[in-house]
Amino acid sequence: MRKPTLEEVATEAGVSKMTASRALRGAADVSTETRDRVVEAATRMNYVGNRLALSLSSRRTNLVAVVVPSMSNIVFPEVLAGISAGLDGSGMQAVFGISDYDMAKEREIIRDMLSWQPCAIIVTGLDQPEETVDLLRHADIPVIQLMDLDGAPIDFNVGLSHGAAGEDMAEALVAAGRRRFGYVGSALARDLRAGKRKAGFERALRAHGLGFAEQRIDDAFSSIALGKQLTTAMLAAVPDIDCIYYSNDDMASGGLFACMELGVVVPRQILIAGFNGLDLVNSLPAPVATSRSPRRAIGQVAAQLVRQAVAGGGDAREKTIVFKPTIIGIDPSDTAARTEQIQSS
Amino acid sequence: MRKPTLEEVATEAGVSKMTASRALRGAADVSTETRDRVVEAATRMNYVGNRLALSLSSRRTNLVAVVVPSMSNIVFPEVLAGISAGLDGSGMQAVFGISDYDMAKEREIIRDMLSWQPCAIIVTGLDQPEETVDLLRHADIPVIQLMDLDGAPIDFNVGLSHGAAGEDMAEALVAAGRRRFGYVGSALARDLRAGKRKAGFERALRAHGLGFAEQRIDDAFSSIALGKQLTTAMLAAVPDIDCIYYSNDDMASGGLFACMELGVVVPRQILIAGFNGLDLVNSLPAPVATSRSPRRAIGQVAAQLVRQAVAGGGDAREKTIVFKPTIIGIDPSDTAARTEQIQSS
DNA sequence: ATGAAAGCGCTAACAT
DNA sequence: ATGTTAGCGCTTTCAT
Repeated sequence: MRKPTLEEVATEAGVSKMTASRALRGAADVSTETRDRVVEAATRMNYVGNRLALSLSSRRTNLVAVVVPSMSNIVFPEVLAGISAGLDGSGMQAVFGISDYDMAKEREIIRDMLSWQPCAIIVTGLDQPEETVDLLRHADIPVIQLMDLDGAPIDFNVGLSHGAAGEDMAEALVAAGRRRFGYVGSALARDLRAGKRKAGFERALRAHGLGFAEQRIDDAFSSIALGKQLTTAMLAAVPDIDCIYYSNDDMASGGLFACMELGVVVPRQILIAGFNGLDLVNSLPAPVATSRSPRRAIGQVAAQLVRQAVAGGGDAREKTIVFKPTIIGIDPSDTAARTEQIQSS
Repeated sequence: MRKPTLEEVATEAGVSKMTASRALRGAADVSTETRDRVVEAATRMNYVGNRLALSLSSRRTNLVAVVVPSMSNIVFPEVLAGISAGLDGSGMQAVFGISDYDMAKEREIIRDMLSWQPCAIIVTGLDQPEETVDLLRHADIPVIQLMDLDGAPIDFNVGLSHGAAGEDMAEALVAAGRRRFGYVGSALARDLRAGKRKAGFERALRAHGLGFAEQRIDDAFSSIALGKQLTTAMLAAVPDIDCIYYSNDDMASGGLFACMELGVVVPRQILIAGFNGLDLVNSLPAPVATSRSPRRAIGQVAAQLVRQAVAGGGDAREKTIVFKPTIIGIDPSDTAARTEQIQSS
């Protein structure tokens, strides 16, 4: 005696399948008495509707496919939480896939998810290979590309310019008096947005006649431990730099911990700059510069776009939502203090 | 011209629906020539199969429902990553829901997910209310409860005893010479596993004739910032404690940062103990004690159980998989150094 | 090796 | 307010 169908519930309540369907969906034109009888039967029989049949029949699904590259730092989980919260109450359900920053895997995940006939799909970044773009285009549903704005979107686009974020950070650091820069990063071949930030940062440095005095880039994925390790190595090789730009806040936090162990004073001797604006950075025992990216908000806005698009709100709305990260954690007077000290010594 | 169906692909290839179906699934008894023709047509038409129809017809789904309480620290994302990795290559697809530590919301999410007829469901914890347990029981699919072992499982159970984890940590800290304990935690009413750790810790302390000299518990969810704030307040009120147990590593890390700002030497003056064994803790500029919980492994083992259960591997296998966290970051000599210093002062 | 018929559990559209 | 018919797109089963 398992998995009662709508028909069985209907029979139990002494009505037709159709009436039972209406009653359970709370349709208007069902007598209160009938509805009560159906609902009672359904409850008693532990009836759970079958969405496969529902969606196949009605040609509507409440599934929103979401593909993110990673779950190994807090960034994408926060985006997912934003999406999930933004979808709350809409009756829609997010389905998540993790691509591990692998374009081929991403394509397979997308193909797989599309077979569930989602009503919208949310993917990370703008740099999918042509084949994947084809897949998305032919799906004939709203496509939302998250996080990045530097490229040509397929449909909707919510995020920020990582190139500009890199430039802005470089400008702010130069304005704060820093001149000898190092770069510590990882997995740039896969994390394209980190690469765009670095490129933007270098562009801005060049405009000031500057550049990276030293770089340490590893193939492994970013982590606090890796940031610490690479920073320790860099400081041994080039002790006279006054600022290090990191691929993200995890790496930067590791960098701070390396400095603390080596007795390097942050930010007086070396200013540490990351990207993301993690909770962690705000509590660190020394100021670390970072660009606050509104990860949760990006997810929520994406969910909002999905809701509007699915509700058929026409094409009048904005296709691209631009967020601009704010830079925090830079105090020019730290550099001033440093300069004075050097001059007096 | 959108969304071609199998029938259209078949017509295009000049065969019947059924042959096309077989060809695309790579069935044995289709001539190579026919298969090639069908596959070519499908590719050209951008055919994507409809899993709703497939699953409805075959009465099999590849969906695994997963409900976690939170995405606001790295713990559950790592579990999800483990599940996702463990499912890789099985053809199964995880569907995630976030309950925000809200039992009523969890029940609604589960109900919703069950309507997709998943082939298994993975939930967090053992303390679901009876109504939710009913729902899960009647779903007639493997139910896997994660993370916690302290309670009565519905079916499969993968995790660790949080009560024992708390006890073990207390024993280790007492053995290391600590005597005046503080507790800093948050959201204990919702995060039941943190509550179980605290209860276990207190049990062990009592067995030694000890207890918490001071507690700071907030309703907000755990974060580094909150750990820092509560610790600062606690140290102002009770400067003479020698150890603080935290609800988790995020809180503990914040506690360390508070100590560093106040000039309290960790672990000589105060030993800080958390729970989880986050990457963060291993890189911190001072030793922090913690219990390493194998989050990713728990997810992977859960996925493994799902695969076995769905493959119908009989009932011979283990229903409960026990993990035992290992404690790291405690060095008794730190306490010895501290004691000497106090005696000599 | 291929095809035809039946049906998965539900809803849309049209009765009554 | 309720029932009837048809069909969503696929697989299963049984023919051939």
